Amino acid sequence: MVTRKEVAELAGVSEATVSRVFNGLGPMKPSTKERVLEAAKQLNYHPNAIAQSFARRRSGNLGVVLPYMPKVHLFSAYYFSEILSGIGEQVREQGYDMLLSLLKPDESLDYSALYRSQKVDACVILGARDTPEQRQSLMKLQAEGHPFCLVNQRFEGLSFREVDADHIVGSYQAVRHLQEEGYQKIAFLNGSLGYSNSLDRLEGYHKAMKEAGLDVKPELLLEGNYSRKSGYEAAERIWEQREHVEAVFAANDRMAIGLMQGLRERGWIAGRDFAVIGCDDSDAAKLSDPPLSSINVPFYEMGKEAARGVLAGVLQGEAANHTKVKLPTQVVVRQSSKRNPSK
Amino acid sequence: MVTRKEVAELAGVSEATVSRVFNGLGPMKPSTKERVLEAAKQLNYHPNAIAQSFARRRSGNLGVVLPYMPKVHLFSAYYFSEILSGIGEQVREQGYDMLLSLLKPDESLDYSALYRSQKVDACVILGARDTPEQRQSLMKLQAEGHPFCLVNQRFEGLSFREVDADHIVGSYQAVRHLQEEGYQKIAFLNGSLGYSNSLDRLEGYHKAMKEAGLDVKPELLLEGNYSRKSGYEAAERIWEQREHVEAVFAANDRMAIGLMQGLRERGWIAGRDFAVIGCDDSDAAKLSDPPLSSINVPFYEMGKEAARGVLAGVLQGEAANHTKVKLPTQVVVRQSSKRNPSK
DNA sequence: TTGTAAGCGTTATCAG
DNA sequence: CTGATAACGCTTACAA
Repeated sequence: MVTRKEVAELAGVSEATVSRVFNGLGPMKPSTKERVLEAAKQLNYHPNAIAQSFARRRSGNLGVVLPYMPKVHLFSAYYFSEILSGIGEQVREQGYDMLLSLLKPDESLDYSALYRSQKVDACVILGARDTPEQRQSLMKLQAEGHPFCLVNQRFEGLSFREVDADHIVGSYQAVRHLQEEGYQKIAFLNGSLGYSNSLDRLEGYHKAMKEAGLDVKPELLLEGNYSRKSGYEAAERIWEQREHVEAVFAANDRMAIGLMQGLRERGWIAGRDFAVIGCDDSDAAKLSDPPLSSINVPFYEMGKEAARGVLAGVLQGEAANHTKVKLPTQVVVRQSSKRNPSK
Repeated sequence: MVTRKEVAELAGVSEATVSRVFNGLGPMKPSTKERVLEAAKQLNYHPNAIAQSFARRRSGNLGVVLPYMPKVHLFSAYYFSEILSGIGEQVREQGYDMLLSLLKPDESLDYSALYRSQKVDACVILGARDTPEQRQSLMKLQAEGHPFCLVNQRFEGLSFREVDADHIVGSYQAVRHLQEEGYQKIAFLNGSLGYSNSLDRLEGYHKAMKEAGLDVKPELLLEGNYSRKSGYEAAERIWEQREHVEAVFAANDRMAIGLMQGLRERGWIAGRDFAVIGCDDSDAAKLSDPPLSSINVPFYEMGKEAARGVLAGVLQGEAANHTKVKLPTQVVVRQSSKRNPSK
């Protein structure tokens, strides 16, 4: 590998000058600069990133933390690829790289370990959940002064840097949409309350129902675990009280689709016999039959914003910053939530 | 940050000894080792990975290259997450990290750039396509002696390290399955021939048809681009010659699902009026209606094997290695390919 | 079995 | 504007 030294020799300058040229530092004679650049080109010199990291005492890496859950697929892979793309785009703009870290499920969740070896300067944490363990881990991170940004998860009572979609408004929109289509008996199939999203969605649901002067009967509140299967199983419970349900808002698309499948087996077709709207606007929403109405969540932008914020923090050497960003959602209407024909 | 020096002082040994302890090198008195470990623990010392990389002249990073195609979703996100998980598992075992690199579509595809800064020791390249540009780029990589492994893509006439699924056998199995279910008029909806997979699948299709003594009429060969939309559009062409088609093998699940949607609009239901089998056994196959039969491709294992092989190469400092690995596929039967009732 | 010391390729500070 | 030079934290001969 060709080093700075060789470039300096060829250009007839000191090594320091070569560095200055490559880092755009200090005033310098254009002719010198040119000579250096010329020599570098001729030798095909490229600075060694590892040596730079070493000298700068910054890795130039943004850690991206994903809970690794084989087969469980908490994320629609849609989420996954959009958010990574967003982070990737931003990181590139800032001259950083992404170091992917897949957490093993059994692993005692010690986020600090990621920073210990100093291979990342900051992290974006995806798919966190509100458990005592994780709270502890995150508080430790913060106490140690390690910059990080949570995506899609708040921790009630704790304040971290975070980027989220506005799930309260999103749910509100979803339920309003169903109401506007003429439905009143609206059930809510939520996901685990370990995710702050779920709480937010519940709040949005309540708000919309209340504003419309509609009762929220406890029987209308179901809980799944964000899997298709749990949606499928919820179909049975919905079916039992079919007199009292005209429409369902599901907290993600996978459950919505499972629900449609379950009800279809009983002869109820979404968009004909009842309405469904999901959440995430994932690929599957377009693939399902009938196509699923959903709440679009700007995952790409969320990833990008998370990376932008936390890297800006690093580069400014800020002590601690608890910036919170909430991005807007949008209703996407497809066939599954068509107007109630009986109204 | 606490450094080796401090540990050495506290333990009353030289810095070299501390390194030896942490690298498990050379014979050493157990008592010394213990003292060092004790000191390290007390100070909460952890070796600085960047400094290690610097001194070892190895980054400890495996680059993972993904063509970034917003919205196009070449990959089922299923593919994406499985394969990354496989790579992730393997790098962890070898003490490596994954550096994710999302290639922009417009970007002149220069793989060498990834190695130039020496931030990766090797790469796993996903989603490559057979274009003159990419051929050139890969040949350059090889000429420069940079280790890499292609996943899911061969280049006819060129020999690289590669891991693939056995798509020839996979397709053969798919078509055989349809035949065993009693179908004879079997169309093939392939993807772009820029992917070697597509060629392989075509070969498997031909083989199965030929062995069964069935003609392959050109009209039975359709080409999409692996998107749901292209499957949907293919439905029209299938419909036009519905007299001559009883079953369809689609080169991925997305197209298969699009096809089912398109034909459903014309009153043809998969698993009743015709049969479909897809390929990938992605999430969507389970979510579709009816559930889609498919060819399971061991993405996780492919990722793992690719990482294993290429890292083994790096660690042994091998000059060049063109190992080829082919992993087996499996038919997964669901409703969409049910037996032809008229037989 | 352990210590000494020469790198590794930069950045960054301080003179000049 | 440019050149010396001291870090940076570790690995790895080589010596003892």
